[in-house]
Amino acid sequence: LTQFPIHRLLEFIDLTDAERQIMDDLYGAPFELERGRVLRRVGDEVQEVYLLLDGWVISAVGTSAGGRQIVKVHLPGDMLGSPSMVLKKAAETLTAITTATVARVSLKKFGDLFVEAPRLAAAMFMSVQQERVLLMDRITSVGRTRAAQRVSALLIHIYDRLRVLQPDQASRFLLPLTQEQMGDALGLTTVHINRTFRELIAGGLVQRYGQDIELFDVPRLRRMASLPEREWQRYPEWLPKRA
Amino acid sequence: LTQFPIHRLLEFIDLTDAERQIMDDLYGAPFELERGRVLRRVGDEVQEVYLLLDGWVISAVGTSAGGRQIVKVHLPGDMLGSPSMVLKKAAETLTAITTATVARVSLKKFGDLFVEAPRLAAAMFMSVQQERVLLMDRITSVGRTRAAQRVSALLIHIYDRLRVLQPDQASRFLLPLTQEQMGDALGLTTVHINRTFRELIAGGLVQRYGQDIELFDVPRLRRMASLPEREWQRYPEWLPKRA
DNA sequence: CGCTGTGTTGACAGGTCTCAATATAAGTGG
DNA sequence: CCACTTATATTGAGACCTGTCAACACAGCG
Repeated sequence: LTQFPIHRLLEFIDLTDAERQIMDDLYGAPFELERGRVLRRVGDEVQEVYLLLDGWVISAVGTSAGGRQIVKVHLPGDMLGSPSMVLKKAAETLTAITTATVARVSLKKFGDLFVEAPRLAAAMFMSVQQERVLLMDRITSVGRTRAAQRVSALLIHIYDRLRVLQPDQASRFLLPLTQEQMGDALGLTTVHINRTFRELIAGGLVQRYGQDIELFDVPRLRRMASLPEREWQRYPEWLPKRA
Repeated sequence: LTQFPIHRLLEFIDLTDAERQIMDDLYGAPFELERGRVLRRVGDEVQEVYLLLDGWVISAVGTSAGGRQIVKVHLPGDMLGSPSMVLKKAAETLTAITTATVARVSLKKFGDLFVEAPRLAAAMFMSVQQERVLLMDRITSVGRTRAAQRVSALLIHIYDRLRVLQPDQASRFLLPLTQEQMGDALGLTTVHINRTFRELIAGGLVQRYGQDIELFDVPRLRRMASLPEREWQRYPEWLPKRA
């Protein structure tokens, strides 16, 4: 890959040629992970972060009771593992849930961005704030809504993100999350996820075909999810000007 | 104030004199907010962010059902409202819950940091990642633990943060949150917060005196909260070097 | 063909919410 | 300073949501 791949930074800035070059140099050679493989485990030393080029990766923190909370379902273009940059030991276990392609980013190179490419650094900052807003919305969903709404919220959230990656995204798509994983993301048990899903199916809102899912009534699902609509601020004025 | 005040950036870097000067210039003249006053409301245009110099401020997102989720309890030294920097309309309502002193930061000046003070920008980046980790831990608490544990987690979290501000912090302190607000933070109703509190009191773990609270058995509370211990990475190697 | 992971279902227990009423504290205007 | 209003805390009873435990079905895979 000579051209650096999709990256969620692009939601916030457009790159100059020089910046594009810097991004290309940021990432190491892509490598592949099999489904189920762990990229980094809770407690590991933090030596690097990653860019997800292809596939799905989940990020989970362990609970002391032996359970786990999935804090993020990563799609291509996501930076992986960056919350742990501020910690001595990694907070999150990163697990591929499909075959995934990943590239490393050394922390050193990442730090250099702040000197060499201020606008890229600012975009990184924005990208983290964006994740923070998404977490705020998810706490609201988990803390304040019932199972059916939480499941809808997850489905709609993922559907919307897939549409960003692929504007002509069909309402039927691969959802490689097991019900156990959805439960771990939403704070529900497998059993209850299952019942909730059948309820949604019975209500004609969705259907499943193996790992595929189809959303029959996106507007109604969206209403049920009651997620706030977030309009991201692209190219804000306060960003440093292009060199 | 010629000297800029405490700031959580200092958890991650030490400032050069020049950087300290830049920080001093970053903030406008401090002003006071009465208890209950709103600094910014959901949906407002985002023109600035704020530094909390004194007092307590809560940050809440509204739910479509008319409820609200408190996403952060801010203490002195916190930056307020920065998640909304990436949005066209503010995501959060900022409300003073004690008399509070606040200073404005214009977005323009904030953006200039990325060019003029890369290390400060990097520290801001880290500070946001830190908030993200805290939100990850809170989702885990809300999604995966019972009421008693959630309340313990809130108390321990606040206690720990007060101790950072004041290392000799006593185990008795002012907690200016109503039970309704705690409920909104933890995803519980007022009624249940109340019952849970009486349970903790009956168990000899805490006691309340008006708005004061006393933690009798911090280690046991901490165990009950089952929060992960986060060791923050101070002065990481990958930070840009001091000029 | 047997394993193992995943999905499904039922019965029951337990946690939390809802509704409603009351008590107490805090704030306000006279 | 008192009377009144409002905010906050407290308590009980019952309904509802979700968890727990356990069994079974089904699929993919070696």
